[in-house]
Amino acid sequence: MITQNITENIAPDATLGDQELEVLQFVSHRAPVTVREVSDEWGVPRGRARTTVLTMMERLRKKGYLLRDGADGDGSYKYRPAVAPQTVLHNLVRDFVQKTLGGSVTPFVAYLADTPDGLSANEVAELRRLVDDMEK
Amino acid sequence: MITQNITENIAPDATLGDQELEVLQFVSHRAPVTVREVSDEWGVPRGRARTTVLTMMERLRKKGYLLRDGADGDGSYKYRPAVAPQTVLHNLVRDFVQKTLGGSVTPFVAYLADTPDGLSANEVAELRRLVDDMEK
DNA sequence: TACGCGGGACTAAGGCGGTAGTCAAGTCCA
DNA sequence: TGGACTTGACTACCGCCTTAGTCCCGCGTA
Repeated sequence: MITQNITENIAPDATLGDQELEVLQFVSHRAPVTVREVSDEWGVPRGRARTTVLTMMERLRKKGYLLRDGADGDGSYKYRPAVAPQTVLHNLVRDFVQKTLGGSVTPFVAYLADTPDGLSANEVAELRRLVDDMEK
Repeated sequence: MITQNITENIAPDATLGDQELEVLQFVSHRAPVTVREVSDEWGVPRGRARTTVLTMMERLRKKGYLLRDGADGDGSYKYRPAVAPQTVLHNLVRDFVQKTLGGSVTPFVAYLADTPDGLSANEVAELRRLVDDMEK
């Protein structure tokens, strides 16, 4: 492969489906967690079968987003994220900006401008710090 | 359909694949344009067959993103976007924020902070205006 | 008139994500 | 010890996106 992904040593590469992403984030905030727990707390409320959750978690593991620790005494595994949640989000945003927006964040800024209610006071403050830094 | 999309009267609803999005944007900036032209200028350089481009453009039309005007004398159609490019981008960003970021733009702000080179002077200026407006 | 060419319609195959059923193995309790 | 239950592995199916082949139609020309 010549088109090696530079960030491969930082975060997994393969794409994520919508549901996979939700599961990944659930696991990230709940780790270490078993399939049963994810199923009960995330899957069942959404009408997903246990095996569906299991399949998704195993796919996430194969893609490198999740890690699994040996049997928990009762034979089940504990899953945890392979990378920090912020890293996942960061890469998601990066990929979105690159792939969908063609590398420009202008549409994003325009979106923010059109959706004032979408920003919390903290976010506005963060943006201000950001702008101040950048203008220096 | 009970789960009617509120924005349907503003922009098409169905999801877009990566390639579809690229084609849509190409058509938007080149409209009115024929399949042959998109194929020659966008498809062939990327190794895509004419029929592949045709299929994508027809799918985009069925999804409501493209419109087609009657035969061009030589029997071919002229395609043009059904909505303004900015609208498409705006909805894309909105959906991304909702679906992927869970409605919070914090990860995006963090991304900006970690990627200072990703912002042009114009974008910084735009952000500044934005922040100024919001703090009022 | 018959043939080739350009154009759109139809059809299909492969990959992946979402969903879930089935099954084998291990555990626990009557 | 044997059945009930849990768990992970395997397999399958559907829908959608990507890609493209094939077909048919109309038009211009020999």
